[in-house]
Parts: sequence; C-alpha cells; structure tokens
Amino acid sequence: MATLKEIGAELGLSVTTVSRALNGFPEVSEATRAKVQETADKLGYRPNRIAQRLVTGRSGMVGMIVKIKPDMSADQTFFEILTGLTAALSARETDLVLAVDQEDDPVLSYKKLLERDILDGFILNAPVMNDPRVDFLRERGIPFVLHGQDRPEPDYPTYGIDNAAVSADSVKLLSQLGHTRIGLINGELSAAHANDRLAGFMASMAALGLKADAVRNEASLESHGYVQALDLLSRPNPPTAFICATTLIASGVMRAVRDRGLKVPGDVSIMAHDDALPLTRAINFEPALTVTRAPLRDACEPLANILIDHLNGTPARDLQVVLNAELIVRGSTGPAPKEE
Amino acid sequence: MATLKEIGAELGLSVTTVSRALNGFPEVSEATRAKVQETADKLGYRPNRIAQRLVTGRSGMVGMIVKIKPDMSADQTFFEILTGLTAALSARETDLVLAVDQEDDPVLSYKKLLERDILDGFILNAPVMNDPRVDFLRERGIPFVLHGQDRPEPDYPTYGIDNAAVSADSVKLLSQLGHTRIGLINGELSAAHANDRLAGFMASMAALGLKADAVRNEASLESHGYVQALDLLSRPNPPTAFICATTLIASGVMRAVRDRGLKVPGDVSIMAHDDALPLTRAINFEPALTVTRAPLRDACEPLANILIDHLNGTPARDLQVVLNAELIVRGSTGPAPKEE
DNA sequence: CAAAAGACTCAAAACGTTTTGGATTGCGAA
DNA sequence: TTCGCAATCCAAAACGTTTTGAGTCTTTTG
Repeated sequence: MATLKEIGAELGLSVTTVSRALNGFPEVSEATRAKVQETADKLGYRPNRIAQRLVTGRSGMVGMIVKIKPDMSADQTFFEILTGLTAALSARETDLVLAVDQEDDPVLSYKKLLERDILDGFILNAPVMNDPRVDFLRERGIPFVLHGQDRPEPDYPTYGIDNAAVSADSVKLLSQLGHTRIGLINGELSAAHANDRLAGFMASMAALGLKADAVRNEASLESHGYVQALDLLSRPNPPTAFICATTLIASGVMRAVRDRGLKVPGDVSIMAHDDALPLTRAINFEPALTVTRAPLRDACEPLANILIDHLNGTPARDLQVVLNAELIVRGSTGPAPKEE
Repeated sequence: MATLKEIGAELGLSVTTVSRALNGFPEVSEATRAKVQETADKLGYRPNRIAQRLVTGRSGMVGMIVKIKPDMSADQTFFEILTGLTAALSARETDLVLAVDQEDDPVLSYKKLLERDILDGFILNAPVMNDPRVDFLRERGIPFVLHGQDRPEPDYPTYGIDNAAVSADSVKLLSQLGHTRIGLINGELSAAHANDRLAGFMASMAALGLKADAVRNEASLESHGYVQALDLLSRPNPPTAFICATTLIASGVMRAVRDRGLKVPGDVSIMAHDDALPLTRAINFEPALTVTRAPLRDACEPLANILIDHLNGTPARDLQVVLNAELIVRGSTGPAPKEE
C-alpha cells in the first residue's frame, strides 16, 4: 500500500522523480534510481492501477464474449484460449473481462458491455464469414483483434493460420502418396475457418484434376466423423484418404474405417488438423495421426500482444499475422492402395 | 464522454451539486435534480468508473478462479455460473476477472491474482472440505463469498443449499414409499457437497434403521451411473431405489435399470438432485424424474449480492445463507415392489 | 424582531498516478 | 567572467469523481 509520495518522503525526493525512476526515464541519475528502487522494494510498493488508468485514460481491461450454443455445451477450445489469454494479458498488466452471450443478436452483448464504458478493446474469437461483430466494432472505432480471418482483406488486426493452406498442404501430401479419392470431413460451415478449409480443399483438388465429391461439413464431434466416414466408405468408389477438421473427428473416422474391416494406413489414410488440445492428442492415436499442427495455445500470447500494441498506436496493417500450420507426417498416412 | 464538470458548466452549478443530484442525495432540491438529470441525459453522461474507483479506493472487480481438471474438461456447471454471475455483478457495477487454475497448489492462482492488487474480493466455487483457499484468503483478510459449505461453522459469507438435507429428504420420501434398500450414487468425495450428501444419507438411513451398504462416490458421469447401478443391481438383494447426485448420473442409472429388464418406477425408483442444468433436464426423462431441485442459476445473483454487500461492510454472519432444495415428486419414484 | 433551524449550494481537498514546464546545479567553452 | 548546455530534479496541473466543511439564503420559532 505504499505510494509514490511515501517513497519520496522516505528519500527526500519528489513524486515526479520517484515515478520516473521506477519507470526507467532517462533524466534520473542511476544513483537515485537505485535508491528509489531499493526503498520501493523495501516498502513493497505496487503501483495503483486505478490511478494509472485514470490518468492515462485507459481502463486496462479488454473484453471477450463467449458464445454459448443453445445446448450450453462448452466449446473444447474455450478453456484452452481462456487459460493462455489471461496469462498473456496479465503479463502486460491487462485484465480480461468475460461476458457470456446467449442472445440471438451477435452484437447485443458487445453493445451492453460497451455501455459500461470500461473496456479498451475486444478479442474476437471463432469468427463466422463477414462477422457482424467485426462490422459493429469497426463502425464505432472500437479496437479489437480477430482470431482468424472472416474476410479477404481485413483492415483490422488479425491473427490466425492460413486455413486454405492447411487443406492445400493436406491434399498435396495425400496426392503425392498416390491418393486420388480424398474425402474432407469438415467442421460446420458457419465458422469462417471451415469455409477456408473447404475453399482450399476445392481449389487444390481442382488444380490436381481430382473430383472433390466426398465433402461433409458438420459439427466437430466424434460421432459426426464416424457417421460421415461410414457413409462415404459405403460408396462404390470410396475415398482412400480422409482429411479431418479436428482430431476429434479423426477419431470417429478411424473408428468407422475399422468397423468396415479396413486398415489404417494400409487401406485408408487419415489425417487431421490438430489444434493441440489436451483432450484428443494426435500422438495417442494408433497409429499416430498425421496432422497439420497449430496449437491453439500458441495463439494466445500473440493475440494479447497484438491487441495491446494496437491500443498503443501500432497501425492495424502491421498487426495482421497469418501463419502456416506445421505439417507433421506420422503413421496414419501411407501410399494409396493398389487398385484391383 | 461528458463529465460532471461539463454538466455543471452547462447549468451554472458546481460539480458537487451535480454529483449529489445524480446520486440522489437529499440536500439537493428536486428542481435542480430534474435539470441536472435532464442535461446529463442530453449530454449522454456516464460516470467514469475509474475515477469513482480511485476515490472510493475500490477497484470494482472481483475475481473467480476456475479450476480445470487435468483432462481440460469443462465442468458443465461452469458456464451456468459464469453466465448468471457476470449478469448479476454487472447490475451492481462490478466486473468479473477470471483466471484459470492449472496448478497443483490450489492457492497459487489466488496469490498471483492478488499480487496484481486490483481485486476487491473473490467468489469461491466448488469447495472441497476445509478448503485451503478459504484458509488462505481468511488469513489475509481478503473478502470472499463461498458457494457452498466447506466446514461446520464458517465465519465468512456463504451461500448454498443444505446438502445433508437433500439426502435426508430423498431418503425420507423413498422410505415413506416403502423402500428399505436404497442406493446412493454420489459424486466424487473431493467435493464438499458430496461429503454432505453422504453424511446426510448415512445419518438418515441410520435413523431409520436401514443398512446403507449401496453407496458409490465417483465423478458425475453418465457412465459412472450406469456402471455402478449395474453392479449394485447384480447383488443378491439389490436396491429398489437410487438416489443420484446429478441428473447426468440418473440417466446412466436409468439405462442400467432398463438393461436389466427392470421398470421405472415399478421395479426400481430413481431420484436425483437437480441443478437445473439445460443439458439434462429432469422433466425430459421418461418417466419424468423425481428430484430435489435447486437451480444453480438461482445462486448467481445472491452470490454476487452477498459479496458486494460484504465489501460494503455487512458483517459475515448476516451473509450466510443455507437454503433447502425443493422436493419435486414426479414419475420416476413409486412404491417399493412387493417382496416375493 | 432577532435568533435558530432548515434548505440548498459551493469551494476545496482527496484518491495516486503521469506529464508538463520549468528550476537548479555544475562544468566546459567563449 | 559569462554563457550555454547537460544532467538532475521539482512543483503543479491534470484525470473525474466523492466527500468534507462551510457558506448563503429562506423559513420558522421564541
């Protein structure tokens, strides 16, 4: 509970000098800086954030709104993001204010939170295509960072992986292994990333002259993977390889393949995109899963830093990061089976 | 962005008067209050929370730390609590700062958050018996409210239901229906409420002279209910009634009962405690489930208010609420089957 | 009719920090 | 000597609110 004034009184210095000493300003001598630092430590000084925020005009809080599905199911990715984000933000003296959105209108929760007038910016996750939240915040000039891409040429900070490239890389690997009938078990198309995966898949299949007629887009569930793979495998010319949106889907697909009496990777190759969630780890599959890998956890620190840099004045065009996922080849992919 | 000063300038009043007019102080005339209110509305005045907090010495933020299990599974109850809590807190101009705890040491996250020195208090949920977080916060004089009971005679604010009574009520109902062999499929004993349920069960069974030898304590999962019920039903003298810790467990128990070719409630009665989670609704069971009911959602507003009242000076002993769950008899319970 | 009581209002201090615009010192250069 | 220039330091203002302690009227009371 020590204050700048108390430190100053202790040393016979002004608050100005104490403040500058502690904040590393150049116009204070090293000798005094050392003394100030020492008594600050001795008195257990911690800057009063509220006072700092009053004078800087910033609240030091950013918002994130969690969209909850009608069934109240917790998105597996949510805790992963939440964990990393709070840690990364707190390293930069920023707090996360969380709100839960159950409204039909996707921007209503943002309006409500903004009315309280205490947030410096927002972190937007799980975007849909042309996300209405983006338009809403952009119109009002509220800073935010988007996790992912919701449109081709954003003029706001974004951070995410190239989801079209994820599909392209996967198709490329499989086609090099000789596969020509490749299935895509995608996530729900309401999500922007699922759109990009689909677009990337269609484009690279077309570029190779392959027919992309084994595509399914549904929720990321084990059961979805199972059902869709079973269905596709009962075709006259079933796919010899599956690209799965998530490891969860992949586990369903693998179960389906085996239920049909087929071998992985002998008869069917399976690969997935891997967010590196602790629940379903690609490495624990039997055989270990070939993946495009981009740990969600890794996105948290960049997201936090991008938003805070943006708040500090860095222009949006310097804060648009699109990474490529890493391709990790493991045992679940192999050469296409010989045609009989 | 209007300030008190601007409103004052507009009307030729001092900031003092404007502040008092808006905050409903008695020493300002109704005429001026009306004028002040009017121009405040006209200018779109919103009090600067940061300035308020600086002068009141409070941050307006309370913390909650979410404990995540090693498998990163999201507790079903978490979103329920989060939703209600943010709403209730924001009604009292308070924000929720969330942190995620993955440490082994249960108090480490609290230490870290306290170091940042910006929280007025904490909301503690999912207590274990003699919760170490309680001891930690109590020692340092940090205000908090506990959702539930972790020890017999707390000297801090608490809010929760009487879990021993939940069991007692359930046992009473079933014994009045003639059941003598009653099973308890409880949650994990690490949770304080599971302890209380167990204690209440043992006590009331003993009071009735009944043998309490069909008790299982494990995670609240459908599969747990299924497995344990199957096991208990294969005994020579199987239970004729089950008390389940959650509706999720109850659904597993019901499946087990039917897999054994038994009828509910003809052969076996089933009841559960119902937190009123949207996922598994007691009323959607076939037959509808008899429950002791205490919606988790209903706890959020009291929790928020208790903590804030406590911060405002209300002593802890006036803020200890123990409610009784409502007993709702539906179709899943019936008279004990006649012994052959 | 004076004094007390009430009704209403205000200036100023306070919260703890950052930042602006000097002020003071010592020292080498003109 | 005097001027300029770093190198240090400081007083005061500012952020927007709440609260304290008085002040000015008007009305009631003895």
